[in-house]
Amino acid sequence: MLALIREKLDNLRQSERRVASFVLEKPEDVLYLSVSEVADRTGTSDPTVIRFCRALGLSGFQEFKIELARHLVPPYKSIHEEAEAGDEPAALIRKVFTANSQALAETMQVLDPAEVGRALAALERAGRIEFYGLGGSGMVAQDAYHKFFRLGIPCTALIDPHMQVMSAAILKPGDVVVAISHSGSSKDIVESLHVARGAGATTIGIVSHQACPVAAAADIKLCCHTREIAFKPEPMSSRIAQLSVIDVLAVGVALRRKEVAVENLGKARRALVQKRY
Amino acid sequence: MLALIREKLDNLRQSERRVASFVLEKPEDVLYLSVSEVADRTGTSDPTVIRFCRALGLSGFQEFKIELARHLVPPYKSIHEEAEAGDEPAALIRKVFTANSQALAETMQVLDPAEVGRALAALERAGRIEFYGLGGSGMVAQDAYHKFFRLGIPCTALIDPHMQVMSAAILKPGDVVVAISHSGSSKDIVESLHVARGAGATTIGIVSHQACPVAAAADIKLCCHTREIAFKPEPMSSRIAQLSVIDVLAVGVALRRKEVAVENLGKARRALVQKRY
DNA sequence: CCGGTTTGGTAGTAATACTACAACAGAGGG
DNA sequence: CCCTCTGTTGTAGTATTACTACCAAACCGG
Repeated sequence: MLALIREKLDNLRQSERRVASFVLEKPEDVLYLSVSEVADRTGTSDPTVIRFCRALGLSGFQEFKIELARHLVPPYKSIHEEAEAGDEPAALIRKVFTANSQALAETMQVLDPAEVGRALAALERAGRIEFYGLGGSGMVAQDAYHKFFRLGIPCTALIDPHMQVMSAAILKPGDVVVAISHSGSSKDIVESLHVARGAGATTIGIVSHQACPVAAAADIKLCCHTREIAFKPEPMSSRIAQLSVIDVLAVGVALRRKEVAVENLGKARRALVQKRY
Repeated sequence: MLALIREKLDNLRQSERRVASFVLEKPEDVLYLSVSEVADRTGTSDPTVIRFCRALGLSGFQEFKIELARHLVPPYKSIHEEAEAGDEPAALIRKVFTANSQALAETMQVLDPAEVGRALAALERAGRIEFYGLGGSGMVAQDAYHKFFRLGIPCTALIDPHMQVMSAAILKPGDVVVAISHSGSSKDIVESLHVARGAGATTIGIVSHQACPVAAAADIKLCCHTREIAFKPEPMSSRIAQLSVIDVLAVGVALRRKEVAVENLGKARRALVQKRY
């Protein structure tokens, strides 16, 4: 939609173009404004706004607002609802799921494709991959291990800080460490990353804030963004976001090593058959 | 959005409910209809439609249309996009995240609030909770353990089928087992559930298909729905969905045991302080 | 300098969303 | 059984809002 406006920008008259750039600047605002309000803010008049909508091939302002709303990413406006003590199960489900869904949407926005590209390049060529995490992030590390070992790359997950630092010490250049930390300020993880770098390994940090010690200690930083809802015992949405980042990496590497991946996935699946009905 | 309507359905007056069901049936149509047209089609009147919008917490019909439009998935976006070999990192991110996001949306639709209610009731009163999972689902079980032990209920995660079946045998009435299985047909899990039931424990199954041996063996069935994208080494989206289901349960129980939960969460956080910068 | 064309705004109209209020139905008490 | 009271629903009216007809500049070639 916004792309469509940008595309037609050249064919518009001067005043319409002012409307267009306003829409491109604050698309969210436009949804809750009336024709005349938009006209005011752009220093134009009502009919100009209408003509702008027509120029896009729509019937009028109403239709324009609807179309715009449809193509804008939903999560922005949707208010951050807190789960409360007397919530019905249905309300609870909705609130938790939308919070998690929003975390995904926001992370998708924040995640830097260039950094992901660098991470994929390092992982693809890695001689060995180690995943480090503590506490809740330990689960994510193990999940990553589960996903990567099928791709034919020697790897492991370490969830004990002593093991992490010892293992980091014996890594070689070309090896990769992926450290997961929600808080981004775990002393143990930072220490292990320093040791790993000292050994010549490439370090990747999956964190929730751009500026944090773990990110600073990593060569490649993958950042998730989340706002947690109250009464979640601990970071939940961020875990979902981190897992999705791992998913991206796993799928990315799988695609770049397609033959090996397909073969190993098949082997793993066949091995499981006898465990099922 | 539609979930919100469904949730509030019971609190609505009869005529408003007619409007609600029309919206649920043809949400796309509503976007291009006026108040009176909606009133006509539902056999009600203008103010009723407005009142319906107000009941949802919105200011009026206009805002309702905008919100609805925002939350309705744009037609082209809902297509299930496969990640392909030559995808740029940006495309990869978008595809994996939207697939996961869709899994959440679909699970939110499918998940039965009544069953969740029953699960919460059982968990809240549980003398002891055990989480069982194997392979990838083992991560989910451990994650659940991480979230529940802070709530002041004795619990553990078991990811070894021998430990599971032995532990299940010594459970007591009032204890709860939560079994996570993506395939839903793991022999080991089904066996453990039978043993747990035999011991008098309440069994909850978190699965991806309604009709599967694990669901059949559980007292309470929580169902996630997912369509996996190709080249994901293994069920990824379903893991996200299962984790979210666990989140719902954890938040639900935390809210019902607010005092204990708040106290323990505080203790746990303070204990972590010295591990951070 | 002047018609014709393009562009932008004013004022008016039709529609739409919204509101005040009255009619009605059903529950509960005399 | 009637009567009141509460809550629900529709009617009629009002105020916005979107949209249109029309007119006034600005622009441009002849």
